[in-house]
Amino acid sequence: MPWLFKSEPDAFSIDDLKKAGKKGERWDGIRNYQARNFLRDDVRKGDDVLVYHSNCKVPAVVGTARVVREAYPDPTQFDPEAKYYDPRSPLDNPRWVAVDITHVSTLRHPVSLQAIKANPALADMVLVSRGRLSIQPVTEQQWAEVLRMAGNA
DNA sequence: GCCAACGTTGGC
DNA sequence: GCCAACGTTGGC
Repeated sequence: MPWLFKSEPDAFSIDDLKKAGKKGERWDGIRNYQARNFLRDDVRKGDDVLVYHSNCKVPAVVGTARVVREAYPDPTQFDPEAKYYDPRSPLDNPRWVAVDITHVSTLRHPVSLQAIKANPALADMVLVSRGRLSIQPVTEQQWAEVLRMAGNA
């Protein structure tokens, strides 16, 4: 199943992901139960990911990625120095998980939230209907349509 | 920077 | 288990 992962480009951008190379990078810091459940229960190795930049000048889908490692305990939850430290998460029953993803493409023409909202074919995207979820499922049709809009289909 | 939407916390 | 207070997300 395809997914959309959100990231603030100031913190971690598609360029940062590209720099990480083939090995990919850990997608951590997810601290929302619904997003966590998707990550833990449904995101599988080999799944395709739309990378979305949020909280920036032009919120947009900016690239694609692939899941290379399925859910494992997010180490930042146990690190008191980390931004996403969670003192309430038991060591023997970690509350939060991370996955690893690798860069696949950077879109020549990012598909803005504005363009997505303007496209009736994408009216059902979770991005539109439930804006704030940071890990969300995308249908095959939505995936194809977003890439078509990017000129990468 | 504002603020609406929505998630989480904690007293009762 | 309710719900008010509070915190966060994220578009604008």
